[in-house]
Amino acid sequence: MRLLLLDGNSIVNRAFYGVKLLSTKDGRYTNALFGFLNILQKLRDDVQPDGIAAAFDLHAPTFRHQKYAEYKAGRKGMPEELREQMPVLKELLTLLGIRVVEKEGYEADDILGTLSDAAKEQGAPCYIATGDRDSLQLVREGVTVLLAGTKMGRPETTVFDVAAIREKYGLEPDQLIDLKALMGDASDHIPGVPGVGEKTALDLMHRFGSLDAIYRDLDALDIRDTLRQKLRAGEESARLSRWLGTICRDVPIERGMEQYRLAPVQREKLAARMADLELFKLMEKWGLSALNAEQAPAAAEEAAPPAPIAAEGEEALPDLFADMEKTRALDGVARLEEGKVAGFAAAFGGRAADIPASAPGFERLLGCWEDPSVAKRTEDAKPLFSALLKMGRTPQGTVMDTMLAGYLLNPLASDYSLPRLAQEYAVAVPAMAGEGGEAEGPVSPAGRAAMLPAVADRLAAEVEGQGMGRLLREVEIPLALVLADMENIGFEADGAGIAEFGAVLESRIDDIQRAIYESVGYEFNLNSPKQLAKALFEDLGLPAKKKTKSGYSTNAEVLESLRDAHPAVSMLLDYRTLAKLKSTYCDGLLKVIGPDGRIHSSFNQAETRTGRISSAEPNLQNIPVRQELGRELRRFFRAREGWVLCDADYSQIELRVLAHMAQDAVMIEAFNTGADIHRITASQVFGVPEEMVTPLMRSRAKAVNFGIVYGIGAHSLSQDIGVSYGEAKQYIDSYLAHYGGVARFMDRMIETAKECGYAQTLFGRRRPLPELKASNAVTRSFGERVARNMPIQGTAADIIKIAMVRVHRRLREEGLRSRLILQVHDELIVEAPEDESARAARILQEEMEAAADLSVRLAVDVNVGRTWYDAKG
DNA sequence: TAGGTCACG
DNA sequence: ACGTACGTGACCTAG
Repeated sequence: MRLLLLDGNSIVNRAFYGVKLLSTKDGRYTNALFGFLNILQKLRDDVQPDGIAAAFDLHAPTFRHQKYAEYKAGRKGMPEELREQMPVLKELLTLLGIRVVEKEGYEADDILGTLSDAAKEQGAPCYIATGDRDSLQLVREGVTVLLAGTKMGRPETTVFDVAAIREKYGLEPDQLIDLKALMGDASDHIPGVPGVGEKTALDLMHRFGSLDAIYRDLDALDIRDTLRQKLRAGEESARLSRWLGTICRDVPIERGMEQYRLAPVQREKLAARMADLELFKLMEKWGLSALNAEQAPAAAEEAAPPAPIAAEGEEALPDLFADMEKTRALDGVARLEEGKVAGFAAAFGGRAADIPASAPGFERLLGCWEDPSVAKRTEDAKPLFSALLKMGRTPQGTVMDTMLAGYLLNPLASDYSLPRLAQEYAVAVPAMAGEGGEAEGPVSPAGRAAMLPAVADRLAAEVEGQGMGRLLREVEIPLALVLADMENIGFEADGAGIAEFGAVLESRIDDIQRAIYESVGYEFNLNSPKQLAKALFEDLGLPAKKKTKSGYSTNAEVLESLRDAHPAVSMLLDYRTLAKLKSTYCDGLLKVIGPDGRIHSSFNQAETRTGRISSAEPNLQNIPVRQELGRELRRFFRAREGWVLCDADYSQIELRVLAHMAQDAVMIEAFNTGADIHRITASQVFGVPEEMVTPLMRSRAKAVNFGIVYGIGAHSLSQDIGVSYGEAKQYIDSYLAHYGGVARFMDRMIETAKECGYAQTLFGRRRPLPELKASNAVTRSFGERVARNMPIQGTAADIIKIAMVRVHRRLREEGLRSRLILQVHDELIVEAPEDESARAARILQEEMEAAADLSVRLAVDVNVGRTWYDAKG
């Protein structure tokens, strides 16, 4: 009989932290259950056991605590989100026919030790699955440990038998007890020998073999005297550590193997319980039908998966076209190579065919994308749009994009590929014959096409059901075409100018670097925060202000506060500024100027949690502007010869959105009188007439305005503007007293987010907020700040997206050559032929202001210039 | 790969 | 006692 022993606590912890927090519709967490059962499935496949025992710790103190009170002291208990899953897990294991073993006064380890010992006696091969290295001491002939670990971010199991332990440690398994006794284990509060670490401990064990051998005649050992002293002083501690670290093998539990033989699975009860927990994917894997279940809430969705289908090739084209004539619809995914269409895998009538671009008839297939009478559905439209535009083809007709639908449904996910979406939404899809079909591993274009119809149907229904249909159809999908166009067009850059600017920076950097070395007294790597911290806080003795995870912080805030403490500090601040400009902007941008002299950034439409787009390779949304020197870089971003840039930006869009969403009469009035919002706020908060507002008052009010949008806390505000906590609190209180609508709005946002489980924008975009249910107070307050901020930031993002679609459409409709080339969250840039600039500027302003009808005007400023520098007011 | 830092809205 | 404003991406070092 083969026995599999599960270290329940260590596996459930891995499962909990390895699987993102899942919960049922009514808010019961299930991620640890899902993760545990998946791991269990894999172990059963690998080991093929006849019997399984799952060992768990009980909460009660163990025999170890009775002797050594500090044992595992201060260890955090499990978070509530995990704790609530434990009884359910044990229940499921029992329904699966697996014995759950717990014993008061002992840890799971001891149960594993005892059962592996019993298995050995009875000649049963035994496998111990754990995430904890301590169990390695249990390895022997016939007892194997399967250690779950992580390598390069991927879960990986390492098999440890006696030979593997000899190879890795050069020791026998039972010597590992003494090894730990010497080196200790901080996380278990096992002290070991103070001053002896892993290297020394290993060396001692290799040379002398055991703790007893070391202490038998310590004076005679050939070791350094300092080490001898440490060992002598630590003897008692080492012996205690050995006792604590030795896994017990005689826990009073059943030792007969038959006791642990797998019992029959209680299929009906199990199916009912799993359906209740919404673990549909696993049920499908295990062939459990919800129909058998006592309650079957989602039985209809859980039909058996369709049979696998075989991928066809271009010979299927006639059938595909015949089908399209009937349906006026095309489902499929493009195969792109270096931005060019190399093929198209289409799904039709339950079949899937991958058509190479060389096929006769491919032209007609591409033509469908320009045909407004054909409805298209695909996995990710933007790259295909981009390729089509490069070929001079303009996509037309309705398009469904599963990636964008998936993003709207959950902007917190990181993968919106069809296989992942099929899994996430438990959509039964046909696998491609010969392919895995699961989310693991790449799925061929034909395989993905085969999944498309069912996934697209399901997501479309879900998006509509959640009230985001218009957002998807009228904003996100049309925007994909706009972004493809922007990426293709790019932004002209003056490479020679950037290089020259870089050379100037470089020589200044060299000078400063030399001066810093001189001032500090030696040379070191200025880019290394670690070396820099040593220089400043150890060698120069400056006072350290703030700590990071790994040492003392050297960030600009800290350096600024030390400016007068040493001449090197202000030079360092300059160095940092210049080095950033040189490496990120000069060198970085030069690397990405295309052969056409233009920079083609990529705009990611499914990245941010709030609905903003992001820009990468290069990021054109963070080109310097706040400081004059950095701002100079914008002179190298220019319109092509004979053209100009029209730069339009929303004035205070987030505060205007706030005024509208909160329906705050005072703030709405403030915007409608058209004056300076920060000045008005200052006058409100400080209780002085507007004319009496000083620059300091205005700047503090501005910080409060920002802070409110971010979900503010008095502490952070006080940090930001350098006033006491009490004073900051007073500002906020006063602010909320004057803007009562805002105060009520903020409370309402948190309340509704708690009720719904998500925050949402004016246009219905959602962000799930599992943080609001966290047991950890820090996590929970984060959730509350996000609940206040996301509706504002997200609504502003929705508005500018709408504006982009409108501007793009209108420029085309009016037959202009002007084109959108960049978006920076509240700013749009159009490149226009000189003679079109006035019209383009006007279109920008009109369409941006008309993008949403709020209780306050959406004010837009437009400037025109040859370069980005000149066009930025 | 993770952490620190810093550029933007 | 802890950690402290929301959202991004790039570069550098260190293990």
